Amino acid sequence: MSERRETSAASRGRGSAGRAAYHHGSLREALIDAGEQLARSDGLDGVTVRRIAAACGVSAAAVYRHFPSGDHLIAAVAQRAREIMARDMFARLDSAAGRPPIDRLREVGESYIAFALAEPRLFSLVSMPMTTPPDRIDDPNAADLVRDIVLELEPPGDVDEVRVAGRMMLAQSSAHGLAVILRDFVPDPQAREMLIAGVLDRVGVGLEA
Amino acid sequence: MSERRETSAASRGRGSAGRAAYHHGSLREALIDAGEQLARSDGLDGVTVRRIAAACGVSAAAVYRHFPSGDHLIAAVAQRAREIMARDMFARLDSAAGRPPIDRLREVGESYIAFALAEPRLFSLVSMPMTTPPDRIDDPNAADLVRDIVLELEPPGDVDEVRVAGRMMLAQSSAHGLAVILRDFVPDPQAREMLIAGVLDRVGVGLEA
DNA sequence: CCGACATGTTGACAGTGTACACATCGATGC
DNA sequence: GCATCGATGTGTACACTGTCAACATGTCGG
Repeated sequence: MSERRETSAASRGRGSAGRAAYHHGSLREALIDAGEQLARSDGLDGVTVRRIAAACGVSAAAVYRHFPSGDHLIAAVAQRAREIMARDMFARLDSAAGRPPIDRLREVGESYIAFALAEPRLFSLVSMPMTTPPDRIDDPNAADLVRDIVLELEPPGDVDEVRVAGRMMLAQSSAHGLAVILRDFVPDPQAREMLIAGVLDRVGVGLEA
Repeated sequence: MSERRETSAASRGRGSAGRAAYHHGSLREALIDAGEQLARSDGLDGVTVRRIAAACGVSAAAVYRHFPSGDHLIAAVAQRAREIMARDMFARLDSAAGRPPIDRLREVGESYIAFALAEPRLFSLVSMPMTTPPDRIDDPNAADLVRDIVLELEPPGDVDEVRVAGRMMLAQSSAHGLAVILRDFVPDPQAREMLIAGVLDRVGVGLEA
């Protein structure tokens, strides 16, 4: 019990802004923060309503004041993970501005795979089947990003939606599949490098066809 | 309770061989059967140790006489699902015997996607991260099947393992990604058809490059 | 026949999500 | 300034989950 208080105090001390009273401030955000941290350290199994609540020094039932169900909380954490990934993508794209679309798509793919291999536990949330739709669609989104670049591959004034969708799926699913297989079955970094290059080369060819 | 017995009796009546006393026969297989059925009807959430045991009219603890953990049981059910999928693949390949490797790879991809869309709940087991390795590797396996065909694409006497792995990943991950996206986001059968054709065309180009 | 061994049962424990009744605290109307 | 009310957090309970240890049963080999 005293240890419960301890945890609470520790969480309280964590805030970035010096002012925010934390508990009666924004629990919702704090829950997502805790969930992200828990996902980083313990993986998907660690991301549970009771654990997240405890990490915030709060009872499990308190969660339901901010999320209709535990799945929604987990979905929010997953959304957070996707945003983190998207940030790296945008950073890379800034450095690749002006290069041809294919090169930029490759940059996005490399970012996706790099994230999956660097933060495998967080990544397991990213690739989770989204059981509940995200509350806010307007956040930086990898799919939209890919779509924008793919659109540049279309002949001007003649956008074929099926062709666009096909290219998007080829790009996304190959990156995802490659990331998963590398994470699970290819430990050697050098082998990973070669496989990434090989597959992305091939995807590039398929995309331009 | 009486209903428990009822369930047990129902399961008992299910046996194919007229002789087998069932309970003191092969519970292990019966558990996997029940798991498959449960997966078909209730999806991943329905596949649980206690439910499977109950469906066999048996206590939950009995499971642990045949599997070291519940995850192993679920893994066995997943393996069963993969075998079912592989059967369709082999059937299709028989019909496509003699055609060029690319065509046969496409046949495999179409089988994978068709299965995912026809039995989405069972498919959710197939694509599950395998937490425990399968007991028997010698069963008909989609990965090996793909590998065999991909090998035919290699120039004779010059098999480049990296190239082979790259082609395999491109084939597998694009099929998987496409299946998942179609299942979750594209309800219209006609749109599905078009997207499948479009993506597989593109993958074919990438594979031959 | 009888003991040993494989198999199944019972009951328990810890942990999970979730709902309901209650407490508390802050803002807001009078 | 005080009371009231709504938002937020607590405590407790229920139905579920996987898993284990102790016990029962039934089948087969010596």
